[in-house]
Amino acid sequence: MARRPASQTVSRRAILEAAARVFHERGYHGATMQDISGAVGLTAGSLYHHFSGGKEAIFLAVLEAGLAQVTADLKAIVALPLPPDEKLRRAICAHVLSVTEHVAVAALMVFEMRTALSLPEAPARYLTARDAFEGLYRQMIAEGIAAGVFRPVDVGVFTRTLLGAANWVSVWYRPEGRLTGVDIAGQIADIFLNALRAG
Amino acid sequence: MARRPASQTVSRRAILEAAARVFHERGYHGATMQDISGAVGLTAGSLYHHFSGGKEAIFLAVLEAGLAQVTADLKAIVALPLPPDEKLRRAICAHVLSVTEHVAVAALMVFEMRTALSLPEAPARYLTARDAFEGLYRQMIAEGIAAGVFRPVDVGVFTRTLLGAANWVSVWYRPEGRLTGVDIAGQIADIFLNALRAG
DNA sequence: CTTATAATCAAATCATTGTTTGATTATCGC
DNA sequence: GCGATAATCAAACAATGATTTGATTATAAG
Repeated sequence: MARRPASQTVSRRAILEAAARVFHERGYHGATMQDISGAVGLTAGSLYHHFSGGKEAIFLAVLEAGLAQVTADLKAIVALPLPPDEKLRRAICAHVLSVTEHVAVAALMVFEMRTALSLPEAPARYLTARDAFEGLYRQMIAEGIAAGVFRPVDVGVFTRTLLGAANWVSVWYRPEGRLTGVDIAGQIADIFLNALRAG
Repeated sequence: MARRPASQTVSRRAILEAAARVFHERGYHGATMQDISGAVGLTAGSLYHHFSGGKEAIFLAVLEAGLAQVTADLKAIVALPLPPDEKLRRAICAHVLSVTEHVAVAALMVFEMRTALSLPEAPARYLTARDAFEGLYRQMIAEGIAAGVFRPVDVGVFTRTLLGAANWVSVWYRPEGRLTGVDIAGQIADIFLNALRAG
């Protein structure tokens, strides 16, 4: 057997999507190249045609894509000229929504962050990006406190509490469940804005 | 080489502690028997003397211990005759504190839950225990709402938001950091009680 | 059409790693 | 002290799984 008809060949893109699912289900070490290749109807060896760097390269490519996805929106929102509470609300909604819309990748960035960082090829880029992400939230919260719109809280603890809650959505969200991503995003935003109400 | 002097033999207990650390750092699949045995100064084969069930048995034993640790306190608190807000505050504090005091195990129960459940020997016990745990929180929150002490929120979303935040502490807490476990626990409790304030 | 290239496969390779085995020695109860 | 047992090791074993290789065929370009 050899090259398939054009209609049946698989794209780099398709491989990354399948890989995200597989890595999500089994974890990086738990996922085999066969799992991934099988998910797109290839043999393990064929993956090397698309990603000569092998398993590690595929994994990093998945994360790379996810990272871009998630940070893009947030940066735009932070730059907006809005009152702190409105800005934070939008940020949280966008963040949570993005998690519900890309559960597999979002979960990977949470659960396999450690793995990613311990990989030989792991670019410090990930750490930097994560810190930058957290920094954006810190900034919004600090601004709100300074403006007297938010009650004074420990910015570090609050930010991480918020991030933990948002990330955790990737664990329990079910597309077929009672609540839509928008519902969930709105409610989580409510919770944290309420938590910051002064007085 | 063979049996070491009594002072140098390792206990089952020590193995479990080392294993928790190693599993935490590398993940279940990423951790090798050598990693674990090395951490207590044994060879891989020697572990089978203490745990004939091998890697899987060690992993489950670690989780088992953790599960007991964490649930014990919470149950006691829920049974206490206290006003809903006070009860919830204590529960959150106890929970977060327990996370900071057993980071490795806490993180394992979070990050390797999926692995645990996919293991052949995985007792449904874990799912049950986790649901029971979540149930206790749900109950406290529902009671508070019914009593008019808490504003009405979606109990499901709120509970998971809270759990996510608390679990996440295992990711960022550093014993040598600026804040003690007690500090963090108190602040997180504040955040969520504030979020529930009526009016 | 012809030919170069892209996409694939089957099978071999090679390393890693969980597990087993048999030997060796300290310790403990008698 | 002596034998039984516990704790350990080194080395062998077996399985798994990532990666490589060489062959095979569809497609696209000329």
